Amino acid sequence: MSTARPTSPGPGDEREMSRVRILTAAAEIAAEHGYEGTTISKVTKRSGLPASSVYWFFRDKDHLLAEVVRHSFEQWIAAEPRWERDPRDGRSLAEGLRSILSRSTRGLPGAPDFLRIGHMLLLESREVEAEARQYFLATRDAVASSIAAWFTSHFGTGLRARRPELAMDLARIVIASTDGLFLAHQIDEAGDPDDFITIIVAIVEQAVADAG
Amino acid sequence: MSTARPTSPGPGDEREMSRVRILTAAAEIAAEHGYEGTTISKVTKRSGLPASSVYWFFRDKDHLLAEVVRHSFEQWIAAEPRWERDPRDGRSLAEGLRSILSRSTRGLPGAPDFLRIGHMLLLESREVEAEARQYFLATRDAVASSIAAWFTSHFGTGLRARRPELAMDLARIVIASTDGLFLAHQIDEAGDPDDFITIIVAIVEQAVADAG
DNA sequence: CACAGACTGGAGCGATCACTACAGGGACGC
DNA sequence: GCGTCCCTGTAGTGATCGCTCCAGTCTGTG
Repeated sequence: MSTARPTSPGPGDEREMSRVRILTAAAEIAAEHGYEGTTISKVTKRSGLPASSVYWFFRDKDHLLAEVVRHSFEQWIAAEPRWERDPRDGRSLAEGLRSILSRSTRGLPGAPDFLRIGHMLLLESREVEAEARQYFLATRDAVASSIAAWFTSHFGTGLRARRPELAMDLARIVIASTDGLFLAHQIDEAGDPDDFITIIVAIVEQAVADAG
Repeated sequence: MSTARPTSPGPGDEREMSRVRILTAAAEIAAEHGYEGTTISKVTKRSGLPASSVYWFFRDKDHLLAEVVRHSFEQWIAAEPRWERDPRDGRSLAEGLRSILSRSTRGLPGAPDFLRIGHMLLLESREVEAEARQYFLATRDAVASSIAAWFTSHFGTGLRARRPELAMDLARIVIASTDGLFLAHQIDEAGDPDDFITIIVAIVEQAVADAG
């Protein structure tokens, strides 16, 4: 709220600051009240900027919400661990998976509103917001692909040839499990993420063992 | 729930018919547009009844939405399989679990809007709708308890004494997995539920084996 | 100091919001 | 027939919705 008086005029990024203030305010409101519950009036009150400024940066409410999804995702991937092979991640697939999931779930509570907004867009089935929803789905697919690639890189050539779809199946399981964990987290702060990691690792080991 | 039902079959049914028409229309709209996206105007258009009728049966929008949750849940449990020991469910825990989950996931696509609305209420964190949200959480707890009881009834006395919290942990896993599966189902009709069942059964077997 | 472009402030547009007042109308008991 | 009760239909309340218009105030450039 009480940030950045115009008394210290920075470079030309004053423009970007207002834009971001509107985007973050809209993201918080969208995460709390859903798509239709996000009103321009609420955005102006939380951001401290008038409606004319909102419409200066964004052509309409739909476009604003689409940019909110894009912006909150950019913040999310900045904190989210890469699904890439990391020397620190241990030697075996299970150790690596545990390491990467541990970093992932740790960031879940403090995560920005990306997942909340995304899940709402999935649940709310409207056609108008096609842009924001489409963008979230595309992002989701990209994450699934990188997780699948991570799995593939841990498979032997034999398994890779025998079960080419296994990596993507496992990726979908990881995502669905994360969704369930995230939703449970919306209810109470309890629920040990480590238990969930143990479970996911067990699933993957089981699946790979069955396939191998 | 409230007024004494007229025992005569005629007009009493018509009264209830109007009430149900409003409730089902509101449930569909809430499942599509979320809590704040559900407007009285939309309800009147879809139900074919005027706003005065809506306010004749429900004191305000909040109360209508709370009744929508209650009503959609009653329809849901009518179709949902009981988490009770059933002779048809096979002999082992794994077989019984597979049987009951199979019936459960089969009803998922055609399920009423109970889960959609409930998930939205979990994501939309407002205080106004406390009544509807509270009711969904209570229902969720009740389901978790009955699933946990089902698990306990399949445990030996030794395991029951050694890991008293195991049943509830497994119940939470089943619910979270179902949530993830449900959300994935909102994206595309694809995704084989049988694969998910296999996974959940594997988790449970693994957890029980570890504990036993 | 003048000028232009980039924002802000505020008033206000028509439409829709949740909600209400009230005059009926159809089914009943008498 | 008459009155009662339950529900519907119509019209309208003030508030808020998404959005626009435009004058005013900044900023950087010459």
